[in-house]
Amino acid sequence: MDDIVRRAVERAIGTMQEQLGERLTIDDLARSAMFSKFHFSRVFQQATGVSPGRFLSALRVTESKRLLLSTSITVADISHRVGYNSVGTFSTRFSRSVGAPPIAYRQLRGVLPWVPAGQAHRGTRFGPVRGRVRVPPGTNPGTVFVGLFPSRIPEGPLAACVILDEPGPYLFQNVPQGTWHVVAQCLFRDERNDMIYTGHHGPITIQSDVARIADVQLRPTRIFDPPVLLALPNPGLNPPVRVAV
DNA sequence: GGGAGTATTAGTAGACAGTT
DNA sequence: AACTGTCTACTAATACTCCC
Repeated sequence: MDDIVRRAVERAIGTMQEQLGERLTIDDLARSAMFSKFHFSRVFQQATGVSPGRFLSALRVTESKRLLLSTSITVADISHRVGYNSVGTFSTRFSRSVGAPPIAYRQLRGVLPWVPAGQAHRGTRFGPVRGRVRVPPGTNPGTVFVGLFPSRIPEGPLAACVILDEPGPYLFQNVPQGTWHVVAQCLFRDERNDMIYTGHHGPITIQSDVARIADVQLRPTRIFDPPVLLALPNPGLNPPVRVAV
């Protein structure tokens, strides 16, 4: 990715973050990046792995999660603040992405006692996915969440997940046939502040019971990383290892 | 009963992907 | 860049549950 494209995408994401509550269109974002909308959509997808519309929607859900946990504002007000005109649309979109309705998410303080899973399909073939979560030398993060998602955006329902006590090897048995993204995330504390570390591997395609290797390198979360929308499951659920799909 | 929130559905706009 | 078909996400309406 060249520097001009990187700066243009950064500018567009900045515009999204500043104007979450506005009716932003791809045209507006393309203008802020100083590209045609056709070229903009293409480079944005290359930089982030998702379309501009999906990225904007993910930022809206992320902001609503923050407001639900840090304020007592009603769900209706939050839906308007983050740019939805319909509470129904907001509630549906939130539930699908996060794995719980807004009120439940607030009551559970953002930690789910269950893992959102997809529907089983008859006749699906399965295969294992294994790999190792690595961190930069000199860092020592704690608990690591590793999930297997159908798209680049970590939102529910997911195919499988595991919570590791520390970075290291992981294994998903019986991953359904299809294309998946491995996303890992952990919180890293140093003397001064907390940092979210993120890693991604994919897409990987599961076609049979041949094992797929998907190592994940954790690094400080960048502005280009789509936010994690799924509410992380309670670490006490460990080891869930695989969710019924 | 009334307010708040959730779930569902039909119709629609526009974003996206593919092609030329 | 323009065109086209498909698909996704949206709105709006409605019905429902829950709780005070």
